[in-house]
Amino acid sequence: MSPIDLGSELLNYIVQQHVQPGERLPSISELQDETHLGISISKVREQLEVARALGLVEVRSKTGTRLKEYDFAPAVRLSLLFALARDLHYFELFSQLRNHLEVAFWHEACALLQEEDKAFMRACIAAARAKLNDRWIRIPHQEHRAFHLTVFKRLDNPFVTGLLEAYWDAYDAAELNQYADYDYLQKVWDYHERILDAICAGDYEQARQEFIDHTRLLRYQPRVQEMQQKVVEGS
Amino acid sequence: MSPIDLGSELLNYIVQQHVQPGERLPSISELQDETHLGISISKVREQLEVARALGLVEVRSKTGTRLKEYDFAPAVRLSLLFALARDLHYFELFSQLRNHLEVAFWHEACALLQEEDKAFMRACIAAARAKLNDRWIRIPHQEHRAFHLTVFKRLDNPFVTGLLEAYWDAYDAAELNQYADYDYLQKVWDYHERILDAICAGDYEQARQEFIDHTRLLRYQPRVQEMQQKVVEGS
DNA sequence: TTATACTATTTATCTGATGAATATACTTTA
DNA sequence: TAAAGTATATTCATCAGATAAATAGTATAA
Repeated sequence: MSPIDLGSELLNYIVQQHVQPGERLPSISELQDETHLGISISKVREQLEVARALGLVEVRSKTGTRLKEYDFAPAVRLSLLFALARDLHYFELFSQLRNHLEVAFWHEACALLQEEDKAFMRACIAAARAKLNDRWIRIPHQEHRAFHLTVFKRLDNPFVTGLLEAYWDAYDAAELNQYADYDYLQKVWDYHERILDAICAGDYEQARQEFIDHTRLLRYQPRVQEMQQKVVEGS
Repeated sequence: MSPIDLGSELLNYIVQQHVQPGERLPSISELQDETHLGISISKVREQLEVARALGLVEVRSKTGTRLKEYDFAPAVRLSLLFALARDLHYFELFSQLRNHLEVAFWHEACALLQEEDKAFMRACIAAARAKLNDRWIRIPHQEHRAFHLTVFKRLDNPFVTGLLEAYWDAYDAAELNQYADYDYLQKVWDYHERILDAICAGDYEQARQEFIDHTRLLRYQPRVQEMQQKVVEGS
């Protein structure tokens, strides 16, 4: 018996039965049964929907429900996106969290980086510059996201990773990148090149300083206000 | 029209209708109606359950559903508790996040503290010491939680606060405090006294160092292993 | 005025039915 | 024989309706 009550028959069942990631849960009609959860189908579906929204399980027709590998990001993303959808000013607050988080874990994360990671980050920069010089291709958002997430990948900490992933998802969903212009993006990727160079030289503190300077480039406030304007006009 | 799709008719409705915290949502049967969500009662209830699990709404008989003030903690807590219920080693990882987070925001947070906050923290220490000297009263967990949360209260950042609150909730739910002994707790509160003294003296860096030292006191690993033992034996 | 009982509204839970998706087994065909 | 298409049974997806439980507000009585 687990000492932690999750307030959900389904989640408690998963824990107590030691269901492993990838494993299949009983079908809904089986779960409903007295021998499993002992609650109605409606209740099972409500709890399944919560588990699905939190990214804990994947539910598909025929195959049934499968327990996923633990991921912190979906829960963060959903709560954060709701906040952002109601008021974009929350992005500024989450950005502060993100910036402080990256700065705090910086040295630890850099020390764990492998050669292949650095090569990948170098490739991100190259791909981003290529996109920048082709005016028909959209902003190199994926490269930006991949570059930063790679820095902290080796920490192997799902909570850190989850928060950072949710940040980029939110950045994407709120379409905050559509305001970036060419000059701004050029500066951004100059910074990234200096960050990576410093990391490769083993000067993590220099890299961190470049990162801090680079975050100062981001000026969400005017964009947020502009976005709010658009929302008001559109409704 | 909000540019952010939350993948839920209910959540999108709340955003688009600009429902304010404290306001009441239509009853379930009304929401079901074509003029509102246009989905069945079961579907409405599934989405309500998700919103409730995330702490976004409060749903009660007769009163109906009320939108709550935004709170990041419930989403974090639920995901974290599920992880912990399955494997206590996740606590160590979340602890790292918490420690780095507090260190990163330390100066900023301390600079915002008011006199009443410091007085409250002083009272926490006194209350904790009183409990420590009365062997019949349980471990001063509430005081410990209140002390740390107060430091970051004035940041007024729901994401920072939410993560820290979830940390303490998880600490509580996993009953990790039951392993603390008298000597350990004495040392802990000596640290807290030095932290507060340094803050009051305006030496935030000294306070931060005391905090960092104080986190080194915590040794979850043996307790976590012991806890896992108990779980295995109990099942 | 205050305490109690009643009533209407709303959520809570369950049951059953139908439609949609899909993995598996089977059949057909080159 | 092997590949492609088909059939079917299982499972999820969604809906509708019924009954029970909770409760805010109203009416009633001491």
